Amino acid sequence: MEFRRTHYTSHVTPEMNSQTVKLAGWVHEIRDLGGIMFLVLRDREGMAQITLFKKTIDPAVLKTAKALSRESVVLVEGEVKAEAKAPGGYELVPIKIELLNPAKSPLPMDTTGKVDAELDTRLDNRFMDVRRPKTQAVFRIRHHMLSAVREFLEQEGFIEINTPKVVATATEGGTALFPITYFDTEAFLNQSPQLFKQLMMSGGMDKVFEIGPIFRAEEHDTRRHLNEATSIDIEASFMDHEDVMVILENLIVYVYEKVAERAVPSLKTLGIELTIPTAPFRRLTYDEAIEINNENSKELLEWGDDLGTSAEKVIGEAIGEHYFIKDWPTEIKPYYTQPYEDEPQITKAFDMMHPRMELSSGAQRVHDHDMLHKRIQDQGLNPDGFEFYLKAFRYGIPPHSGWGLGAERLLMTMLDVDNIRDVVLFPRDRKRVSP
RNA sequence: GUCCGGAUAGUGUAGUGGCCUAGCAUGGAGCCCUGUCGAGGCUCCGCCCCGGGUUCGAAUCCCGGUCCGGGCGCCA
Repeated sequence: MEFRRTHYTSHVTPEMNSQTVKLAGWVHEIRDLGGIMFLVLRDREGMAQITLFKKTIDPAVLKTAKALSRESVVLVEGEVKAEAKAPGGYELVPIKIELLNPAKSPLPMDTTGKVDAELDTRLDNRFMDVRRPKTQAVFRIRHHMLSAVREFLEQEGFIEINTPKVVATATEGGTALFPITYFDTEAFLNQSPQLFKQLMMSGGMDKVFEIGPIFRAEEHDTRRHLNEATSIDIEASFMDHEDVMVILENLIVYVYEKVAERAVPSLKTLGIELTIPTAPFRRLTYDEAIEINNENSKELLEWGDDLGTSAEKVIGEAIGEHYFIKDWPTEIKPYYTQPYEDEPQITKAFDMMHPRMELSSGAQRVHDHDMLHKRIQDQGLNPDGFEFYLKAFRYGIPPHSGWGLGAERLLMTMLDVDNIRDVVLFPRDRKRVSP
């Protein structure tokens, strides 16, 4: 069976008039008008019209065409005909239609955009949902986004690493972990590469990054949380929190620019015109953030409170663009964030926010072994479980800083998508582990 | 977890006690049509989440369950 195409639909042009090409893809639509029949063939790059003139066509080809069902996979060999009346300025007059694999009917959902499907239906049938140009556009943009992230970080001198997802202990207190059976001992799915990327600072790699999955067993059930998410993490030695904030904002701007430049057809499919943010982002201290909240909200906050969903919204509306919140109370940030030497009640930690939600958090890290040991204890954790980590701090680890950025949140805010599940192919949430 | 809302052909929806033999769109089968591009016209096909209850009568009201959506909580 022959199934190799010579061209994608978008690579055929009216100038190729009378040339023979082979297109392969899915039967997107069938319009049978009597004396003339149109098939719309869809491939990854677009669509092409196949036109059958019933009087002149080979009856065998017509017979195959008549028997096609929507979403069947076909290879069409035909002659390109420049035709102003056809979408794209050309159509294909088939010489041969090969049915490579028929699709059953009825389809689990519509791929043409005529009838909407609910997110739940789309996720249950993700393989078919991805055939919809709009869904495919989201994941092509996701590809461009991650590719730009890698490119930017590499230009900045970062080295890509991979750290284990199966671990023996929690990275930090607070978040729940998924326990797994690892031979005859208990292990967990990692919630963050935090500890491991810090170990690489002791390892002298200076600047590292990782793009990988993180797992959180929290029972959250919102439009912006996942139990398996993708984290973009960096860690850099001989840098403080301000230094890595600059890297972060420049990365965001770079990613927006490259997506706007490279994902033009996908953005068009989604009807999105990207507004590229400008750096530097505004820097709010935690104190200023509290003040803005208290001026604009009925839910008043006191110093030491964490910023909840409503505060995030209120402050986001007041600022209206990406911004940082820095200098957080030491107590509400993890043990590994470095307190200011002169004001130990606040820490060199920051969050980077989109008006809609938090995208990233980072900090300068504690590099002094004894301080780290004490802070682990103070947060009610057992230092024994952290020995593999603490050990690296006894043999020369430079001052260092880093952040973690939620890839899905970056994408959903960029594309103004309401539900985080829309930007993950196979989302894992409180209620979904399949497909 | 909690509060609110929802569940009707394959998909998306209308219907809030009898007018429902459940409407519409899309889809499928078939017929007509040589320029469709969300084609059009005609015929046919296919649906009330599960279990109990109220009532002469339940898709519709009540109770329980399951599943889904949204808010909040939880959350580097």
